[in-house]
Amino acid sequence: MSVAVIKYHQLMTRWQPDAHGRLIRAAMELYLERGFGHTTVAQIAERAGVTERTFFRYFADKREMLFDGSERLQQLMVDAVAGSPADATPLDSIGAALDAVGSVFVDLTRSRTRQLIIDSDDSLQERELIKRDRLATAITRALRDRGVEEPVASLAAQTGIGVFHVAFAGWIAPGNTLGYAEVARSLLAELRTVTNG
Amino acid sequence: MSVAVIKYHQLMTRWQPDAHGRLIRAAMELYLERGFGHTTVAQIAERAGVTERTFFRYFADKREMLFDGSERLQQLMVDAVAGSPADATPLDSIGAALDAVGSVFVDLTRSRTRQLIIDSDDSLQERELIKRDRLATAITRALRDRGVEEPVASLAAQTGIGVFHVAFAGWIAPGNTLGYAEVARSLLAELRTVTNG
DNA sequence: TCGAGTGATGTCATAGGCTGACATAGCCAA
DNA sequence: TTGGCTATGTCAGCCTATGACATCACTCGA
Repeated sequence: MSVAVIKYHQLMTRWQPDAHGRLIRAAMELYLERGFGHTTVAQIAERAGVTERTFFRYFADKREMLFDGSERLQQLMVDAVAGSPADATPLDSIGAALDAVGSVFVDLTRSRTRQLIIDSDDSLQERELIKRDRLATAITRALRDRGVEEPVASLAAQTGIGVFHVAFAGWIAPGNTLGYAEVARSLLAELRTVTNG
Repeated sequence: MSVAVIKYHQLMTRWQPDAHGRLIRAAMELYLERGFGHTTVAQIAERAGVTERTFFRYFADKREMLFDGSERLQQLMVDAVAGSPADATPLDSIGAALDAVGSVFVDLTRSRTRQLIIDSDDSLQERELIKRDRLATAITRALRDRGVEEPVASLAAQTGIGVFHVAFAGWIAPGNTLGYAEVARSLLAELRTVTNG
């Protein structure tokens, strides 16, 4: 697209708006078309209509763009723990956190597509895992702020993130018809059974 | 060191032996001297007396060399699960796996040093996490091979790895005087308390 | 209305991680 | 001796990532 056309559309605005969104869309398309590993940042930037340098102004690296909503997810869970009743047990608080993210996991197709990409590349899995770990750390802190002592706080948080993960996997699994919240709740109940065995 | 000297030491053998070991030692030294992020592969290779290309023949990437024993660890845990009594509960099998790695975690100073390096760099933490995740997957499979159904197998494995991690952290924590196995056992007991609360 | 900022982007240069293709030279077995 | 095998070297090159500096539409106060 020529500069003239861009200016026409944008009414003399210097750049097209929403470079961030264009980059994410371009990347998703390319990752699906040719795979994450065979997509270069240059290609993403070109399709989004910006330079490579601009890409790195929006995202710390090539992987990070697939984890755009992770701060929000973390905040939701931390707030849920912080806001759970004063007499809630650690595991009750975890349950509240699991419930809280129900609003994020709604678009099943989108979640499946995204996971398909992540599962196709080791370095993306690494990134996903560190996000999960940071989540666990944040929840640990939230529990401690409520007065839960170590090592119970860590143990509960780690366990909670484990359930979170298994629940997510169950939700996007082919054939599943339940909502995320239902899967999570049933797994939390299952956990109690397992550890009491 | 000149080619002549090398040949002298090696009695006309073309290369010095144990390039693998030399690379690991060189890397550890440099990581401690100037930090992981400020060490280049070229520097490691030079100190080990090989070329950069040779480095990448021994290690998939710059991070991987810090996780050299991970296959062995995984094998120990999988074997322990597989070898646990037929009537053991999933959590009993997990306990057996935790016990089994006691022999690996003996040199406290070495473990602390290594962890210091890993904790100093995000990309190393990512690598550590994916190792842990592969461990969880392997244990899940081992449990299923014993007839444990999903989602119990996944749940037990995830939980077990969570305990494994917290136990390791507790073991290397400053001031701790217990052995790894003791820490792990006490945490497993603690877990039962937490999830029964 | 003009001129000084401001902010998003571009341009350029470069370090460093990683890979493929091919060359080399001791070793060993036939 | 010969020929294959193996560990390593050499070289060329792509891609990710970052720093330094330039550009230009926009904004706001004098």
